[in-house]
Amino acid sequence: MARRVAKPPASADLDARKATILEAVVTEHIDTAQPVGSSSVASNADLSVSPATVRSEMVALEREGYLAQPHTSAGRVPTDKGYRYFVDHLSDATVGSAQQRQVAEFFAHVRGEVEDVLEQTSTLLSEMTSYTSLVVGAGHGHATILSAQLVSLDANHQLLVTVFSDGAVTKHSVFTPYAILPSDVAEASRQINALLLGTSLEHRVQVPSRSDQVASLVRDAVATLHAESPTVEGEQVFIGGSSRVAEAFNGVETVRKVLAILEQELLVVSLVQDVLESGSSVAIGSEHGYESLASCALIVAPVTIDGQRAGAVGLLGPTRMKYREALAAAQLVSEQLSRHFVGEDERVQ
Amino acid sequence: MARRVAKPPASADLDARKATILEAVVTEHIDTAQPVGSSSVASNADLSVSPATVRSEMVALEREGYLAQPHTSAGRVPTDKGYRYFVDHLSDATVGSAQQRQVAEFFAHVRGEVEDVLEQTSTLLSEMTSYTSLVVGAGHGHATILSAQLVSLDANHQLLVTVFSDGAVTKHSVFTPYAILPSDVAEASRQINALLLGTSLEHRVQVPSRSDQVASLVRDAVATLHAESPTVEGEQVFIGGSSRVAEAFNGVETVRKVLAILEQELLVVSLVQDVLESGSSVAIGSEHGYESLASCALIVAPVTIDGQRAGAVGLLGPTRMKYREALAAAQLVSEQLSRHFVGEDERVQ
DNA sequence: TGTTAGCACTCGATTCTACCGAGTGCCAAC
DNA sequence: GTTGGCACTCGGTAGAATCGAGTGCTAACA
Repeated sequence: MARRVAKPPASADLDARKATILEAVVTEHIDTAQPVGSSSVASNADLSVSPATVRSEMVALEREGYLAQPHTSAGRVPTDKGYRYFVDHLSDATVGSAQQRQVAEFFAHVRGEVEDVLEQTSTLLSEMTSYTSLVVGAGHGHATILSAQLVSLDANHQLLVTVFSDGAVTKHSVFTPYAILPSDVAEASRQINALLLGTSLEHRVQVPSRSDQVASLVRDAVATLHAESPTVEGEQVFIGGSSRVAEAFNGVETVRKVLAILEQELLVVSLVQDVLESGSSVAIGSEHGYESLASCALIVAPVTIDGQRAGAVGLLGPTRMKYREALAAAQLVSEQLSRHFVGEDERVQ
Repeated sequence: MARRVAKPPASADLDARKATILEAVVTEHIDTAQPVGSSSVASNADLSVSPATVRSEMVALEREGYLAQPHTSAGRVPTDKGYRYFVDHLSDATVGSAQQRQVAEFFAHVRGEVEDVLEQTSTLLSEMTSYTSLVVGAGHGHATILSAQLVSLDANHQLLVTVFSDGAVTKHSVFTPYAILPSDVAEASRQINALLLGTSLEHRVQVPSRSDQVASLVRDAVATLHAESPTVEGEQVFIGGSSRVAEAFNGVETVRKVLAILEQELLVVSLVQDVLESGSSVAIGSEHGYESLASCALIVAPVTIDGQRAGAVGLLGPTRMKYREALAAAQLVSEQLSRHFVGEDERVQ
């Protein structure tokens, strides 16, 4: 349950009353999407002071960068810094029991390969929260190879099928300009398997350099496999509820920009990775470097298997998103997902 | 080059002048997104008649359902029927030479597995046209099995890796509540391979029902494989430029609906399939049954390998999309894609 | 009979004005 | 330090006036 973030960038704590006021402003603005005035803060938040007092505090909060005024004579709106303070001082929340049941139900009944589970999880998360969800599956860079077989499609096309210890399967076609005998393919397959068994993509094997046809096929096949970048490749992203983007923002242009980001898988992976590595579980507004996501907040939660980071789940919403609920949902789902993969045995039958 | 559609639903041909006027209205409205008035038609289209004459023709066109008036004293806007007529009488166009080079360039340099090629093709199509693209890869229901291997992840988890004649590879995990000896897995793998070799998912094999551990593992594995629906499974959809949806429509709600449709892969597959089977290459407005896509037009072009339908490419845009260019682009790309897969040998090396 | 010019009319879009009211900033009093 | 009072600001809304693109109709013309 250690979700707390290690990142408040030296934002000196506010005194209790300022904090209460800030929280009230953030909460109400998240709710209404409107600037919040001093009087509604004074009446809603349980501080028994007059609007005038609230006002003077708000001036201070604005000076310190937590609030902003769209224009004179409008209420206040939280800045990114304001949201940051709010999130950093959020009391931990748990998701409602109905949703807990929904998640339990889901994980009790999902079947299928890892990819299917992740895909469906992304849909689950998005439906729970009404935000766009990101589910990132780990790459298989450090998984060891359990099997590598060459299968002949025709005399010129072989397919290298590799099975990794984490259950991932990859295929790579290998083309030979000359026709190859089935027996030679079989022999190459044996050699490749012997060569690669137990290795990982991170630690590449040396291929003996003989010059017969079989050897050159072996070389080609292994080279093709190794051509994959071990870090990025195999990291899969599943995006759930991308249509939610259209609900979250009212400017069509903003929607377009956000969707454009989501289209680039690599970018999404590194975005999630960055936030994860920053030690925080939330990136607000411009905290992640992406201009186009300036009006977004991103929540992430790591998925771990045996203490190893094995992926992550994320939620993308507007900066005025419902942090408490979204954090709780991401937290719960990532935990359950982690548990799902280690505990698979017990539950299946 | 046989793109012409077999579908004009008994829309009696318009006389030459009406046709010219309709075309002018459609063209201008596609360009400007504004209602088109009689005077601009009279001056732009090369029919030497006065606006008054055009007006009376427009009244007729409206009565016949080709045009509509947003309100009295506004110009005319094409109806779905109007677009349909326009598309059905479109002179074939070819894409600009710059784009032709772009496509040739692309197909000369793409490398990688089928999936990668399709994915990149979807990006290409979307960038060429500024519309959202759909690329559907065929399922492997009728491909024969070239190899089926059982790989042991651990004593309780086996992975059935199946290679199909079309180069597709699937994996299915098989769980056994009891620990299985590596030698038994190997034996089961042999049996499975022997059993499935040369079969397809459409024609399922009978599994002998002995009751030892190996036999039951074989049974489980084959059952898991056969559990896939042969028709739908394996049909992959690649969507390129989904952010273009946000450009194409100005209502946020429309954008949301369209995105929601695109999220459902199965739905997209059957949508494309339906249009393809209707014999037409364009579905406009409500012609495809989907309420949420009422303001969309969908262009499809089949991808064939050896005369067999092997997939399709599509473009999704607003009903006022640039049909000529989009049709030409889809046409060109689908042809090149078809050629790419049969001609792969010659080009590599 | 088909075409055209002329003209009154319609109706959305734009602009302007007035005005309301939520909310502020400031100040004097408590 | 807190509060009530008060003048002030300024976005939003409503109504009126205006503009103009475009229509439908009619009467005249070829």
